[in-house]
Amino acid sequence: MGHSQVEKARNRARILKAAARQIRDQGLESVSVGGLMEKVNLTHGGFYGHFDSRSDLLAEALRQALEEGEGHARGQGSSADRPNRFASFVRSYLSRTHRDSRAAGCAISALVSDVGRAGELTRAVMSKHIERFIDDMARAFGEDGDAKAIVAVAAMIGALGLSRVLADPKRSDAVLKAVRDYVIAMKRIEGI
Amino acid sequence: MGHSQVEKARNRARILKAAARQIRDQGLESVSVGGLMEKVNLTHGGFYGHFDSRSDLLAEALRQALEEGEGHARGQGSSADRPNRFASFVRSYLSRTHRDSRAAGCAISALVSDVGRAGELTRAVMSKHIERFIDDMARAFGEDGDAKAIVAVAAMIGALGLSRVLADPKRSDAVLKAVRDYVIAMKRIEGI
DNA sequence: TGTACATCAGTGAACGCGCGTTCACTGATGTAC
DNA sequence: TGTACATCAGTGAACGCGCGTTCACTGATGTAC
Repeated sequence: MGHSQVEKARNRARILKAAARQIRDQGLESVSVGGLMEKVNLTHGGFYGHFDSRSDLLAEALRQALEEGEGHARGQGSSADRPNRFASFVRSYLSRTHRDSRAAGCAISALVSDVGRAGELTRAVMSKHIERFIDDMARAFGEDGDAKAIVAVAAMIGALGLSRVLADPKRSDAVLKAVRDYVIAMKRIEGI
Repeated sequence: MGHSQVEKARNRARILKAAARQIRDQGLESVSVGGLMEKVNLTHGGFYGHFDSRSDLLAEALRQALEEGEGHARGQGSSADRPNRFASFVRSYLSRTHRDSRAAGCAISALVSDVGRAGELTRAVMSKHIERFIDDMARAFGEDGDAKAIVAVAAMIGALGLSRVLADPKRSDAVLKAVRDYVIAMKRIEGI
């Protein structure tokens, strides 16, 4: 059990990563200092050597979750070849895998409702990522793509959220498929 | 200060209504027994004469919130004349007013993320309302309307959620407007 | 219609519990010589 | 390179607080005669 500065940085990263996973999986309010520290095999007292307070941790964890989620989404898309990048990203975003792995997925869809009722600072953090999401989509849609991109992003985030609520697996799958097909078609077809 | 049976029923309704408002405004976990009873000018002890437990109350409050939210949405639509019912409903759902009055608005959009991570029973309650929402839209779209309705509902719920997060009011308005225009156009235009 | 009594809606003190936060301590780390 | 000491990451007991829940109580309600 080392106590070096290197180890401290590593521990901070582990705490943050665990928190980022948990807020996506169970919501912002689900995180308790004691529970979180236990999860990374440390005692609760040590927490305040890394963060000023629980709410400070939550702010940083949200940032981390949003970045991880974005990386996840981008990573899937960029590994595919150029022409299919858009379609493969949409397919991956609206996949059953993504729906079923909230903890590792897009933090926007996992936390829209929660952040929507949070303070302005918290909302600003997520806003940046929403804008980036829309910009990426707009670029794929080509000129005059902003309005279409907004619709596509809203539909994708809404679909993922709904698919996680729907109790009937078939209906849940159907929602993912309908929006997947539609958004991919939105790019191919020019009119509206 | 009466204690009649009639008064009891009225008090139960008041507690439930206050809870339904609060969960939409601040989330399921925000409700505390003491705080809620204080809001309706009763003491916390009396709570257990109306509900078995806090979690029992939450289940009923979610049901109530979903029904109220639906009524709100339908009420707006049906007051308009027939041919414009669809467009006026969409306009009302994606209005700044609806965005800014979470406590009285659609419970699906206010609580998707929260319910998405809840147990199967809770999810089933909201699922019923999602299906009804989709069915209503599908009817408006005419034959083969199901897939289109799914896309429209996902986009509407996503848009409302995003508009509540976006810190820049102009961008928030723009998201509402883009999806509003698009969904209304989806009905007029036949091809996809 | 009027009285006597059982019922029961709401009160407020009390409970155990988990939480966020503080702090004196410990022992490994890393620096000064 | 080796020793002596200051630093500081992590420990775990302790704190005050708010929470959900229980319960003995009270006084108005509503029923039986």
